[in-house]
Amino acid sequence: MSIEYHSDQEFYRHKKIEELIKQGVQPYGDKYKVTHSSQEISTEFAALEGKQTSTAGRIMTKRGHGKAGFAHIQDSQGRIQVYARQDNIGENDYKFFQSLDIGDIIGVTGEVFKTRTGEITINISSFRLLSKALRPLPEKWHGLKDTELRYRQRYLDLIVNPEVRKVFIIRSKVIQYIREYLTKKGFLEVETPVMHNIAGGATARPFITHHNALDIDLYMRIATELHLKRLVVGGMEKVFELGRIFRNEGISTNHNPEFTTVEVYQTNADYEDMMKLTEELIASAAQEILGTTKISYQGRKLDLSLPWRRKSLLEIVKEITGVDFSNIANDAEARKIALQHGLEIEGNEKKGEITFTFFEKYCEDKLWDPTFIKDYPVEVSPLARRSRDNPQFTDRFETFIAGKEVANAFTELIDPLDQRERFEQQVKKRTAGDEEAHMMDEDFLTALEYGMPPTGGLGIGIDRVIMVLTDSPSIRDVILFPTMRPL
RNA sequence: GGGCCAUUAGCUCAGGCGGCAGAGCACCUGACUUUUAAUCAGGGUGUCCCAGGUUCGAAUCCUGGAUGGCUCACCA
Repeated sequence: MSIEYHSDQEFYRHKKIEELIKQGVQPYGDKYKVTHSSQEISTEFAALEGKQTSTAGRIMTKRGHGKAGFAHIQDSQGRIQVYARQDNIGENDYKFFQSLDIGDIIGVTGEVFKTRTGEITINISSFRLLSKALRPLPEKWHGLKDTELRYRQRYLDLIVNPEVRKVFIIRSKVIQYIREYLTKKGFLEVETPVMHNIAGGATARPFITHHNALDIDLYMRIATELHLKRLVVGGMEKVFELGRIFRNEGISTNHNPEFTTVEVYQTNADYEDMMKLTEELIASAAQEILGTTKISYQGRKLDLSLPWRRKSLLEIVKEITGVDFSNIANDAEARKIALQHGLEIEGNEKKGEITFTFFEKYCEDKLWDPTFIKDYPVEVSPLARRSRDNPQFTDRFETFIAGKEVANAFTELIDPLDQRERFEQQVKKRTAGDEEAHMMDEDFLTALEYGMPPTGGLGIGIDRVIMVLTDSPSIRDVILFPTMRPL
């Protein structure tokens, strides 16, 4: 067997393993009986001082002093210092201890004490090698900085950059909080298919996969919306799904091809109710998990306190660009305005689409403190109900925090005839080459034709919310294994 | 896809004008029984991202490519 060494350090570590095996020591051991975590030893020091304690972890630092030595071992809770003396463990074991490398995982047992300098430490009476590290860890002081390596080898990032662990602990807490919040309010959590015959519920290009036995192509879901609404038709009056969705799009600091959403549907509710739900959910999550709603993001203050600002799309566009689309009579006039503002147009855009483009291009990134932008043109909202006072608009809102879209919600369109017309409009765009336009979903229309109760629906982009709550500049910082090009 | 930038030791990074490949940590050898970025003495461990080109001579200059970051476009 030939082993390829990546460095001289690996060569030495392989040699040490051979030596250990020769001496009958198992370099990859059995479970160790742990009585306390590193953190428990610190917090319960008063009770533990002078008592025997067992803990286990990865060696992160090591300092030898002749016939005694110190090391820090790290577990999921933090670090604890250990102290080994030849007097206590004998010459053989002390030699073994000295031969351990940074990165090795060991179990230690000994008395807890405080050193001269006041650090809580375990005075080792016995220890065991649990797992030998063949590769050296990144540097102890600077950690691992190379972003590519951090994402590709997240385990190293987690070992040497403690703040990374904190981000993912917050992520876990946020998801748990959302689940508990909705469950307590009587929502039922469900799981719907990830592989779809028709990719619907959002404007996006899907990934395609193949089922061999059925010999059919399937789409990875781009939203959970249409299945959840089928469940509402089926009588699930309060329902939600937390899960991964997939969009075959570019990658950026705000986009990862697979990301996590929570979609919520509630009967006899409308988009106003969904606004309240959104702001309450996110603000209370911040209060509960971070202890405050006044946070900062990328060096700038960000106030999540209630209530959040509400503004109509037309208002914000007028405010920021000076263009009042309510005064624009038709599609042709809207296209003229677009040209004047330097937008590229094809010539068949509808007024609503241009209004929306104005918003996306000129307004979105200026919405810092949480803002609900409401009342979207019907052309860009094929699943939302028309507004009662103006059928060219829908009862829909999107939520923006720190310039990022974090939620999208509406009073659901439950009229199967209007829904069919909307799908037909989308199919036209699709036929004209728009790969993101919705597909016709007859099965969904059939469900609507059985009658769906008035319903409010909401989708939240979990990853972006977590970016905001953890002050992370890139979505890759809140996804453990972001999509990367293979090497 | 366009623009800008980066890629040098296991890690973090230096390397004006082209002239023997560098530092800190880590590692190896030795000393040291309460240290803590331990200390002291000694040791440089390398496909300078890859492939061409210019040149007596390329980490350095030129061309092409790879990967990543930022950004614009695309896209919620």
